[in-house]
Amino acid sequence: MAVQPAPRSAPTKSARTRARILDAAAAVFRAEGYSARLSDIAERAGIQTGSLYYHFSSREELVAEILRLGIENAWDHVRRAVDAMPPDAAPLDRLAVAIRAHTMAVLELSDYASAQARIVGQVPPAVASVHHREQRAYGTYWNGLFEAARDAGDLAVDVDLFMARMFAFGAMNWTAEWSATQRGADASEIADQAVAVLLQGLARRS
Amino acid sequence: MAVQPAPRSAPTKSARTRARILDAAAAVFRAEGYSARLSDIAERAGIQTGSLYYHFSSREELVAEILRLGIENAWDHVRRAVDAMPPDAAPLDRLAVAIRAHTMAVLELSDYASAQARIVGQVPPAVASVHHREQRAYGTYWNGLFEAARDAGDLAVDVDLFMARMFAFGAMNWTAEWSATQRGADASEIADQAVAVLLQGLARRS
DNA sequence: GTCTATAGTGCGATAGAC
DNA sequence: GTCTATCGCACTATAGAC
Repeated sequence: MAVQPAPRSAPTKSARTRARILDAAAAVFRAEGYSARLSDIAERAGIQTGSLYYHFSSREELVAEILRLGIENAWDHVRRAVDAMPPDAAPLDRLAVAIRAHTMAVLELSDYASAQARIVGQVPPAVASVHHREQRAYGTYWNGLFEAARDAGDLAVDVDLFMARMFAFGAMNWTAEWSATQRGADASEIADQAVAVLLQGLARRS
Repeated sequence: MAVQPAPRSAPTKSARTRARILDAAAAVFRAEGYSARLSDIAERAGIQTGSLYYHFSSREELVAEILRLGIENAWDHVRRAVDAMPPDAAPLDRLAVAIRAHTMAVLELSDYASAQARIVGQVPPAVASVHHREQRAYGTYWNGLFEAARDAGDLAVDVDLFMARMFAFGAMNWTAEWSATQRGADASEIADQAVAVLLQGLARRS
């Protein structure tokens, strides 16, 4: 309790370099995928490759931290958006806002969320299994959104909530791969379409 | 012209080994992702690592062939399923069958389709750019299915067909990642849910 | 065609000066 | 804390025997 945040006015030099490395790693992993080289990350952070090891003991530790921050970052964006809704908002509307917020986070609000979405399927098993716990926490949060909508009678009755969540994450996270090459596709529009397709489906409502 | 297919009755030894290598590579890439080692592939194919180079000039060439066959394999499955429908089947039903078939291919009908879905986002740019052409052909086929459904008035009017296709591929291909760890999730059931979520959406129809 | 042996190389990681 | 220098390894790729 009453833990003080690190004083913003005087972050140590170490903390600042560490932050630069993480920012660089997020940007590079986002662009290059998991196979990105540490030398590229170091260069972008403005240090030598060997100096990374003062801050992280291994490549895997750096990757793990990026994954963790990616979830945290997306989660923050989503929670903030959902919490900003009026208390009496319909659960289905909350779900729509969450889908929109997560997609926006993946697309442009955060290199961390993008990098996480892009490399989460590529990391070695040891890193993945630790990361699964963090994912599960975020997944539980989403499950709450789904359950609330279902309990309000807003969801189709035959939908399996776990699978639905996985389809949603697949669709949302895959945008990190194709949106870059798709000229003229603006993030906000993509997010709106994600909401429409996932909630309303492709078929015309009669 | 008049090129003969290799006689099925007497495939050369070379052709048989090549096929074994490809089968092994598909299985290993599916399980390990792009970072799988050539030595693992060789071992599974029952040869020494160096012997791979009699059949493929580089790792990239092998990867490229797996990607190509992955598309071909999924496409075959999908086309076969769609073509088996009665000529007067509704375009929306064709789309449903295609979604089901592609998902089944990714999940269990083919290591090639699974491997393609898993590693396509991880390959080096040179391989990716060649592969994009093959993907585009398959994408064009899918676009035809979408357009037919739209022209029949079966799709929601505000749906962007390109984005819809990308969301669908994201949701379907991502099943390759999570279905393995999901005990009790049978492929057929997952495919059915994919159809339901993508076409009907999560929200209850009023 | 496949094997054994090895060359080549890129990169993660460590050591020690400053 | 960061740099320079370098080690060591793992893996791709090649050479030549069989």
